[in-house]
Amino acid sequence: MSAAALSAGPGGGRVDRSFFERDSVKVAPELLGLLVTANGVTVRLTEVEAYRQDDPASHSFRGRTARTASMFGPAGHLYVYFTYGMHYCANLTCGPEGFGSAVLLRAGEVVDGIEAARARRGERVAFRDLARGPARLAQALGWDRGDDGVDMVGSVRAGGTGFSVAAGPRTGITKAAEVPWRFWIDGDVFVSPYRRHPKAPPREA
DNA sequence: CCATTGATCCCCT
DNA sequence: GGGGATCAATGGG
Repeated sequence: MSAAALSAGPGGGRVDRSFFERDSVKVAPELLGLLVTANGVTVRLTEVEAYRQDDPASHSFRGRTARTASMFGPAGHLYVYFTYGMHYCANLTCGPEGFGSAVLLRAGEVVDGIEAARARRGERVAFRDLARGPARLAQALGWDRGDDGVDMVGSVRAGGTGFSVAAGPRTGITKAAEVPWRFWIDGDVFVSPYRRHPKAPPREA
C-alpha cells in the first residue's frame, strides 16, 4: 500500500478514487488487507484477482456489453455478475473510464457484522468460510446484480499491515491461465482453496 | 470427482 | 430471434 493511496487525518485511512484509477494489476495487491463495508458487514480482503480489457480471460475483453458496462465506467464502483446459474461475484472497477478493468474480490475475513453475514450465508457455515471464495464473499456482503455500479469509494478503508503478498495464476479460467494476476495474503487462512480450471492447459514444469 | 443452474453472448438463419 | 457453448463457483460424494 503506497502512502499516497490513503488519506490521513481523523476518520482517515480512507481510500480515495485515484487509488482505483490505475492499472488493475497494480491496484489488486494493494487491496489486500483493506476493509470493505457493505450492508452491515465488513470484510478484510485476503485474496483478489486482476482483470483488464486486453486480457482474454476478462469479461471486458470482447468490448462493452449491457452486462459489463460498469467495468467500463468510473473507477471505484462495483461490477457484480451472475455466474453458473446461481452465484454472484463482485469486482471493484479500476483504470481510466472507457477501459474495462476491475479487481475480483475472491476472499476475505469477516471482521464486523458476523451476525448479518451468517444470516445470509447460513447459520451452520463455519466462521472461516463466511467470505472465503468470491461467491461466498458477495453473499456475505449482501451483493447481487442490483448492486452493480454502486460507488464503493468511502466504503473501503485501511486495515492492518505487516503481511506479505503472494502472487500466482488466477483460478477457474481457461484463457491466460498462466498470468500471475491472483494475489493473496501469504499464509492467511481466509484465502480460498486454489482450484485450477479442469480444462486449463497443464502448467509447465 | 461431479451436478447444479440460468444469464449472457456469439453466430447463424 | 433462436440454438448452443460458455461460465472470475460451490457443495456434496
